[in-house]
Amino acid sequence: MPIAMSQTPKQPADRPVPTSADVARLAGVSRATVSYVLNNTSAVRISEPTRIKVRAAAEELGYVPHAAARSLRAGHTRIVLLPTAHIPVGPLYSRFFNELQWELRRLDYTVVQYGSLGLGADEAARAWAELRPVAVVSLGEIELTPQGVQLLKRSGARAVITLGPQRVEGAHALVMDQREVGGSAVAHLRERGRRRIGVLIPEEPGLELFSRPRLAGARKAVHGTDAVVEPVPMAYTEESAAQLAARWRELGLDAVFAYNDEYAMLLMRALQDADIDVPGETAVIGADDLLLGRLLRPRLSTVHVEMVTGRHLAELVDRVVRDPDGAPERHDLMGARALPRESS
Amino acid sequence: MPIAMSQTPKQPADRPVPTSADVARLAGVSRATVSYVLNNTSAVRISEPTRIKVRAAAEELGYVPHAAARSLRAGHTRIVLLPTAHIPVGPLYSRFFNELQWELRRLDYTVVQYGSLGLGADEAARAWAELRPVAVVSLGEIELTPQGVQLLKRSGARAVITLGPQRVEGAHALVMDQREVGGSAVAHLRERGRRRIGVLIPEEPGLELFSRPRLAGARKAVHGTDAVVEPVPMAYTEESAAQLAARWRELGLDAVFAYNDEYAMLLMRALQDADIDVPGETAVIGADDLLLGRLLRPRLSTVHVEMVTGRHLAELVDRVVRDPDGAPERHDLMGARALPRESS
DNA sequence: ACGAGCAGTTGACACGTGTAAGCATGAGTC
DNA sequence: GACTCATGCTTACACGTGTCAACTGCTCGT
Repeated sequence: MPIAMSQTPKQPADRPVPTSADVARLAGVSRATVSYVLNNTSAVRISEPTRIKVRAAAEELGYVPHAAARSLRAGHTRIVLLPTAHIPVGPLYSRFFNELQWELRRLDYTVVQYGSLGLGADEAARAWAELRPVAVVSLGEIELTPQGVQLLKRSGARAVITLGPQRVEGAHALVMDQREVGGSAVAHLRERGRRRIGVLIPEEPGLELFSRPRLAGARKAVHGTDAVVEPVPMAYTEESAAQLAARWRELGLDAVFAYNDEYAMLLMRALQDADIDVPGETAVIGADDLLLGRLLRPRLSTVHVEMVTGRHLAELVDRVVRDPDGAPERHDLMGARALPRESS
Repeated sequence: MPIAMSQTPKQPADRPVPTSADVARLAGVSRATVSYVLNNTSAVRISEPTRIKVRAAAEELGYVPHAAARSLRAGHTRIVLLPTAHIPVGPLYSRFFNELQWELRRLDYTVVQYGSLGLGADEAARAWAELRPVAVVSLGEIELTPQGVQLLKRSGARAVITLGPQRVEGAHALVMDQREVGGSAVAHLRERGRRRIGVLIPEEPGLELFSRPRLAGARKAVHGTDAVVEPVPMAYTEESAAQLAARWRELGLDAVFAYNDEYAMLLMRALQDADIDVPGETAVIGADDLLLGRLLRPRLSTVHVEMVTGRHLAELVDRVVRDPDGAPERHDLMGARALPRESS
């Protein structure tokens, strides 16, 4: 036996991918017939024997339609553009986006993630428009302008949906009001009798998108009362937490809303290591209701964030795509409620 | 003053998106010239005044090229297909994929995430091939067959890269050998004198992709010794952890490799709540080296997983796309080393 | 004065697909 | 036998782009 040649089982690998014309030739019919058969076009009647011939030919050649040609001809796509967040967004959002993609896929859309890497808002909108997406769902990291929305719509987008806190002219807005998170947390702390309340601001870049409105909500919650809110920067490292804990007493705070559960856990441990009693001396509350928060002692209080499900949003996208001129429903994406445990 | 009409600042929104022909008409030149100018084609010389006219016309109309038409004509795309993981993959991988996308974007690729929702391997390959991607990077959730790889290559993919533990004929394989993780963990526990070692298996569906090879590695590490390995199923909930802890002593284990840090934290807390001393009675080790693992007491031992960076992988993709027939470099994506802290 | 050469521009084709409109065939009806 | 009429299929065009080859003026060298 000579050395086995198992690399190229059937086809010379450099052979170009077959087109519907090749299928037609092999089946002995016209290209149109091939198209009708493979798309099950109901308006045209094709006999069963022909259908079988065509399908067999397609199978034999390993025919795969060309998506670009198809959507060029069709004049539209099933692409849903999902501008990528390049920020280290928490597990809650990761899961949300995963589910969203999944559900869109179920509805037969093609999900395209498109980072926009330091582009301006209008440049980004332009880059997006090149793909002629039928829908754009923007987290709000890029703040679309009304012109951008209009450009997208003119280029075929039937749904442009922003998830951010701000409303953009022409786009469906799904208000994701981070302020409520800060508001609920601080309102809870106030009820517990706390007066000097710190609000942890992550130093990691990109998170301002969330931390700023959360701080704003916190401020609003003490407005007109005798309580005060103090922003406190901290990075997501043990060192940073330890440094903050070391000078904690100078700050004179009796409570802190720690952005989210991960930062809260980190800070709480650092405070304990610096002999600051939680919640006796300082109350701590996080956000996102992570399972891990219940493992520390005292159990971490948190703000439970009720997010719209990915399926829900996917269905909204689909609805708007089908009927772009329907009543512009306004949705509040988030509900937030404090979930007191033991650390506050 | 009548009521202000601010909705449609300039254009009747239903006007179709302009094509290069429209730009040509407005600039008073031919369509070819427009293409040459906007693409900066260096082989053809166009006078400066004409360039300016064309650019002005394009700007005025808000011209955006049609990506599908462009790639149809070009015969290839810059699409990198990233089959979506629909499994609840940990923060380590989330970050990795984020970075990968980001870096691919920098290299001017269009990243398309394409879930393949319960399709078979060959069906999935077919669906992917429709997009004519220039590269496919597959996590290995869908196990590509050699036929699938060949189909993708014939349809224009210059790089097909699998990240899974298995090697696929025809594809570049980047071996992500999860077995090392289990191996390192168990080897460490054995050094510490542990003999009856549990290996936690998450009950969450989809994670077998990781847990199975980790278990295999653990088994290999005790092979030929007097130590034994015992799989232990658990779900990521407090109840499941508590139930497991309640019958822990029946299992007669003196150590456990808990899949990853999150499961490890959950289990360790449950064991402590059931008055089982860690590490005295049972040693616990996780994996992924999460920051949060250092917050519990005792501090959680872990396996630090050294992953290739997203940038690194992106550059590999680019290299293979440029030179598909280059030496088929073999990469080991992961290094794993035990990081003993206090729980083992 | 006349061909050669060059800069600047254009006409025409190809990429792969979907579909409207038209053509051939044969069966049925008057 | 001429007419509808349904059936089954094909011919022909359009979608928007990139690019080759050809064409037009113009300048230059002799």
